[in-house]
Amino acid sequence: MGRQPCCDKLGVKKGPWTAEEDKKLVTFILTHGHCCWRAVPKLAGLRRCGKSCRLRWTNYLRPDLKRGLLNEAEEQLVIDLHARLGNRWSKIAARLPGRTDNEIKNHWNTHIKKKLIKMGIDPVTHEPLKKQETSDDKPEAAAKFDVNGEQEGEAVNKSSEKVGSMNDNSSSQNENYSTDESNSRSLDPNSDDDLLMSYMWSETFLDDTSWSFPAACREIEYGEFGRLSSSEENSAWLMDYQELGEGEFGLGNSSNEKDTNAVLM
DNA sequence: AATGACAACAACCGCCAGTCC
DNA sequence: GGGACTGGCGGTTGTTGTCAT
Repeated sequence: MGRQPCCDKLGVKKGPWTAEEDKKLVTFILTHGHCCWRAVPKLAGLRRCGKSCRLRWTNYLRPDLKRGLLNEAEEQLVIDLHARLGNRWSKIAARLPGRTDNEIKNHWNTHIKKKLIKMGIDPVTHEPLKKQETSDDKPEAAAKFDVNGEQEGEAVNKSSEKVGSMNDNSSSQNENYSTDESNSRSLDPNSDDDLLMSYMWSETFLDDTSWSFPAACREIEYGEFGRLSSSEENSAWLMDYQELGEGEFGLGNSSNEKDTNAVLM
């Protein structure tokens, strides 16, 4: 017995995706949808595992994704959510539109975790680390979940303000990481990847200026396969957010901010 | 200039839950 | 009810780029 592997291991390519593969996958999904991921590679002419196709699509090729590092507000939100939800990256990602669980997980492991440790906060429990573990840190400041060393309330308020507008201009992310030299790679608008993506989307799918991915997929996914349309998938985070209480994470209007802060304490 | 160490991120792997038959 | 199958999740690894020496 035993379950069938997700793909035929023989002849399946691994490793980084090429531009050609990306284009094939995007073209296929946008024209046919993904009836079942297992069938996608075969139908799309890819020598890839279906799972790999799904990951590539959800983590990298989806048109509604933001690119680049998380900005200050998003980072603060991730910390807040992690304190409440733990390593449930998909749940956290659901509350950050345009971000993927993988992206957030990576960002957590490479940036936030270190920041918290540096500040004397245990990234797992979000409690101050023991003194001996952080000899030259200041636990009293650390306990405030504040990445920037600001005062707690101020930080949360700032977070709230920024989250509300964080979809507006992802390019401003650079400003928040002026000290992070690694930024230049992923945020460089002239990077090969971005060029590729913009080419793919403009060349292949954006000819029609009224193009909207959710709309384009609605018939395919919803009609043919009874799946959620992407627009509905995109709004799933909002539904979750509403479940937890409007404005709970600083996404609500300013009148909720007081309560928001209370919740976050 | 070479190279080793480190950082960042993309991708893979194994497991699990849900669904179908 | 239970096996087969799929999609999703979280942990981990591999690859690539950058920095320091």
